[in-house]
Amino acid sequence: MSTIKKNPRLGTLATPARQRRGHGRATLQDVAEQAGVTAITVSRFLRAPAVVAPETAQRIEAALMATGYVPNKQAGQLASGHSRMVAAIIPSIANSIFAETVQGLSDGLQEAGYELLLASTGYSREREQAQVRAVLGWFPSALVVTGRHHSAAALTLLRAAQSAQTPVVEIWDQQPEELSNGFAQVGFNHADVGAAMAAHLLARGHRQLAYVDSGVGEDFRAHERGKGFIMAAEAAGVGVLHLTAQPGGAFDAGRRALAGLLDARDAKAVTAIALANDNLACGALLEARERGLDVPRQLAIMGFGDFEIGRQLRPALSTIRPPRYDIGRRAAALLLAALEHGTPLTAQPLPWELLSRGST
Amino acid sequence: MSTIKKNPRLGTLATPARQRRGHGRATLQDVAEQAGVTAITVSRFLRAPAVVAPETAQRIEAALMATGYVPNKQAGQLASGHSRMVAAIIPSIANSIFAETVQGLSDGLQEAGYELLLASTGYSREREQAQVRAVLGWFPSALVVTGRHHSAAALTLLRAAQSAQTPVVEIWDQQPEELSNGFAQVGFNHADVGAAMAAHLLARGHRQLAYVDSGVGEDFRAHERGKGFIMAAEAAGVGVLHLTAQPGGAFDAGRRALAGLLDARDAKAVTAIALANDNLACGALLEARERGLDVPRQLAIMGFGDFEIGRQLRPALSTIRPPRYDIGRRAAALLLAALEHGTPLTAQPLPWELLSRGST
DNA sequence: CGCTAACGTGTTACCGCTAACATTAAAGCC
DNA sequence: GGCTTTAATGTTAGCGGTAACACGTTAGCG
Repeated sequence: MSTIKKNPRLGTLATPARQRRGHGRATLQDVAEQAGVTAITVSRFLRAPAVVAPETAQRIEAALMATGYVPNKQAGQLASGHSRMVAAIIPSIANSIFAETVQGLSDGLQEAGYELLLASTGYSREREQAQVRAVLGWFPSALVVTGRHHSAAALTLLRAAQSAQTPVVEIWDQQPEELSNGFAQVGFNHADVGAAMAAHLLARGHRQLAYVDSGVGEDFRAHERGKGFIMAAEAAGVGVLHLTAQPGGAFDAGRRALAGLLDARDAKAVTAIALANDNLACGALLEARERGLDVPRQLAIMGFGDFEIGRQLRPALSTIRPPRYDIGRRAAALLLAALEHGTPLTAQPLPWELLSRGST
Repeated sequence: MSTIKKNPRLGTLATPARQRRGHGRATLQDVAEQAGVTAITVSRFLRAPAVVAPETAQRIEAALMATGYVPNKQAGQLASGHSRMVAAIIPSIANSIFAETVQGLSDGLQEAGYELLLASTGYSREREQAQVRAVLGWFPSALVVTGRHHSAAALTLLRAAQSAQTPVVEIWDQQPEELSNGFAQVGFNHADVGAAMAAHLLARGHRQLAYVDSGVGEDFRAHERGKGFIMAAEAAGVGVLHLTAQPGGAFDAGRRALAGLLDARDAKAVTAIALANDNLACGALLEARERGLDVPRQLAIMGFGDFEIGRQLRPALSTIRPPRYDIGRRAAALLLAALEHGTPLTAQPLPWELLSRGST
């Protein structure tokens, strides 16, 4: 009557009562057996090759090649508590303005061996909330969200994450301390940008302005630029016609917005128009040219974003160049400093630039 | 002398010798205690609410709210072997052509409760290999890669994944069985597209053609379109000047390519030019117009991709409309069918369309 | 009324990996 | 030579879930 000692791994004779098999992929255990060591030694070798003896290292290396081992990150994170993964939530992957930010993030993180988990919200607060939940389930090392407007539930989740040592940064915005959510912000103030756009047009002598928002969901930042624009203009005693573009392709929307403006009788006097982004503005610019308008003499047009197409049209589009790539890069740097060295998160105001080209 | 039974969870009196704490976030255990049940019941409730008693369900629900529980997906996957996550590897996130494909994938997967892990390669085979390794570490339910050209090592990894029940599909390409890697392909044949572009220009009477590749990394698909273009033209006894655009912004590259073409003495006779994508083509179109060329009479221009900007310029750009969104959507559907119902993976040839507009 | 089936919940044993502590052997030291 | 360091590796106990099986109730049945 030999008592079978609890030894699951070596239970070669008795078929185990419970069945549960892996995916057929090599585990640390397999590699270790082949190298004649235990799992922990292989684990150490993978994380810090220098700590194992050179001879052992060689055997392990051979075993790794032979088995085609790929570490299971779920297991690693679960055991260590570190995911080395950063989640970013942006309004739209397709929007080129964020694409570069994502690239910056990705570049910065990759250099430090972190990975990027990306989620998009389609400019919807509800979807943002769902995405925050979803990515938190992966226990990211840090979280990047766009802007400072979140649903109450999302905010609660984000604050909880921050309390649980998961740094959170908001990108593409910058507000004074008292207006922020308490997360570090990497970006710039959109009302300031709007004001600068208005100032630019006013300085060129325009006294009848229009501002066109994109019709896309809840783009709070475009909205704030509009508010800044309107306030600055009104402070100078100048009225602003505020329009919202129809949804659809951005170029078409810009075209239609301008068409609507020109056809409306109360808009006859408008001599300068600012649009929420360069795609809209290019649409307006193309429409204006096709209607035979002299840009900028009869109508000045200005965009936001500095998309390449605006540079290519004639006249070239005046616009704002936001630090698209830098926002991502700086956010990455900030988070990495916090994660690796415990540096406290601080606000990172980033500069933008007003590019005055042919269209104004 | 009460022997302390091995009961780590209830070790309230004796401080455990080993220290190891969670992240401060609520676990299933916490929720269960609060609801007066065990962890497995909460787990069941989360996955299939109907199996627990209504009364218990209520208590669990309350406990979930109170604790702000967010399930740990690493742990869940580790235990169950299912990640409900699909990894996609594409050349570039910023490239609008893939952005829509990603959107399609994302939409399709989201509906079925799957998440998307995205990685980009910058059109580099080496980076693709690294990314394949990296994402395999997350044990995705399925893998989506772009095109059929992979490094040998990447191919080995992909085949191993496929053998280990992780479906792999290649998107944006379509080849006969014998030329494929044995993965299901969702896309279309690029040589065919190139041939169709040539046929279109030949039908319009052009007898001196040029094809401009983008200078971006290893864009095999653009290259294959070029080959198809050239072969079709040569089959009709027509020569093709093959150029490679300088790297840089795509519009500028298109401009410079056209400028170079016009300035070269052996190109004087070229009457039609096809470019690897619409951005290049728009650059060329803008340059042609600025130089006072009559498009399409003096020079016909054609692109690929059907980007919105091409539709907006005058003359509007003739182009190929690839099933950008559908590729993602179909890939998602294919994978989901395989994952959920075991449907075998099959090739999904998708149609494209030649849009003849003003520029040809 | 005893037996079985269905239902709801609990127990146990892992998934694959790593932190913390333990152990062993060789090296260094006075 | 006995003792402490140091280097290299091993042992144990989890991380937070879920699969498989077990079990106690209640319901259904002839």
